[in-house]
Amino acid sequence: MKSYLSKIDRYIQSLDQATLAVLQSISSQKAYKKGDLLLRQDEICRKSYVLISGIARKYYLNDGKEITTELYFENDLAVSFDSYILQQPSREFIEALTDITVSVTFYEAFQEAKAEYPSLLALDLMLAEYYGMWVENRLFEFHTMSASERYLDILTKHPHIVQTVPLTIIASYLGISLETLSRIRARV
Amino acid sequence: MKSYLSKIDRYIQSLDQATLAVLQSISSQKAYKKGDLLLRQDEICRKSYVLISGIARKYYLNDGKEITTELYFENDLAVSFDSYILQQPSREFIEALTDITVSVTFYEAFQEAKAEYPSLLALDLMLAEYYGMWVENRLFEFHTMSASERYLDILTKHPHIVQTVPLTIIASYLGISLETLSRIRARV
DNA sequence: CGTATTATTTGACCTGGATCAAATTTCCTG
DNA sequence: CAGGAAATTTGATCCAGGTCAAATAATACG
Repeated sequence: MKSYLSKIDRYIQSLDQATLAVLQSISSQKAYKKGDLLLRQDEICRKSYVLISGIARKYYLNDGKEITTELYFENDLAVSFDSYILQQPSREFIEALTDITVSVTFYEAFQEAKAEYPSLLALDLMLAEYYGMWVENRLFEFHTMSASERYLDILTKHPHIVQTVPLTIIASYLGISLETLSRIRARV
Repeated sequence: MKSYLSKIDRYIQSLDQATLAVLQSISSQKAYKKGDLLLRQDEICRKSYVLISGIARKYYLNDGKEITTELYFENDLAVSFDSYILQQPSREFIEALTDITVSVTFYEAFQEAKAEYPSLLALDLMLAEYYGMWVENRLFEFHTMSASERYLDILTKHPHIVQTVPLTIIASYLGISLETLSRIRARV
């Protein structure tokens, strides 16, 4: 599945100049400060963000508690999937966890570009497929791995995460309480 | 999200004759008996199935236990998502829970058709997006609803399910043990 | 620097759902 | 229709992880 990301990369590289130029023309760079919200609950997700630097997350509120659904690092694509696709209010927030810079692309502009360039349609398909596989895999991990296995797993994938992201957020991403995470860390 | 299914339907209706004819030409109808496997673990998912009648499911084995990941009813599209996309061995099985008839489309043929007809590429995108939203929502439900809430939810969506699908399978779909499901049913 | 605030750990206790085992009920199939 | 197999229920017990509360540790900032 990791391999699919490189396939997407290679595909982007292989696009002809005209298409790349269009992509360029509908994207712009922007900076956010730590704590800034790129998307709020109930807002419609009209933009997609590619992280150029820094860390961000997506989360929602479940009776007052924040549940982190995704962590974003360099090169990751950040959107509220269903809000973006259905262009309906989002249940999720997107928040900068550090100062970040992103490349922003408007939904409308990308829709128009896809209509004109089938190769961008194919790109969008790959991105949607990748996200689908990613979520499917996350669900799989919740069903087959214990809390501490999930913690160790994220540690191997992002060893630096513990230094940069508060444990509260990591715990909510792992689907466990802060206290349980703390005890897991004490054991390991 | 339900609305997206009708959008997909309408989109298919709106395709021109030539495109529909291509779709027709690469699909064929087939019947399976209750208990038949349409896809086995470790096989590559080279076909997609649309259920015309009957019920089917997708599941995987986790230390000997069957975990049902999806139930298919009329008009549902059945594939092992990652196996189909990456054309790599599947961790999931697809099984007919009753006698079924399906419309089968080969991966290769559909790939070729997409290359020729961008409108099919757009269709594939919608299907992938729908699946992504569906999985995302399933994950959301696991995080926010209790076992009995999930049971009541499936009852409202598929009231007939309890008569047709063994409780063992429903339990594994809900992510709980058969005994817990039985107790939930006793309470309600 | 010291102190206030926020993050993390530790302790005591609780609970939803799992597991193991046995009893019933339902459903085939000859 | 009987008898055995499969499905479902019921009972007893256990455990991962939650909750609530208090103690420490780490940071930030005047």
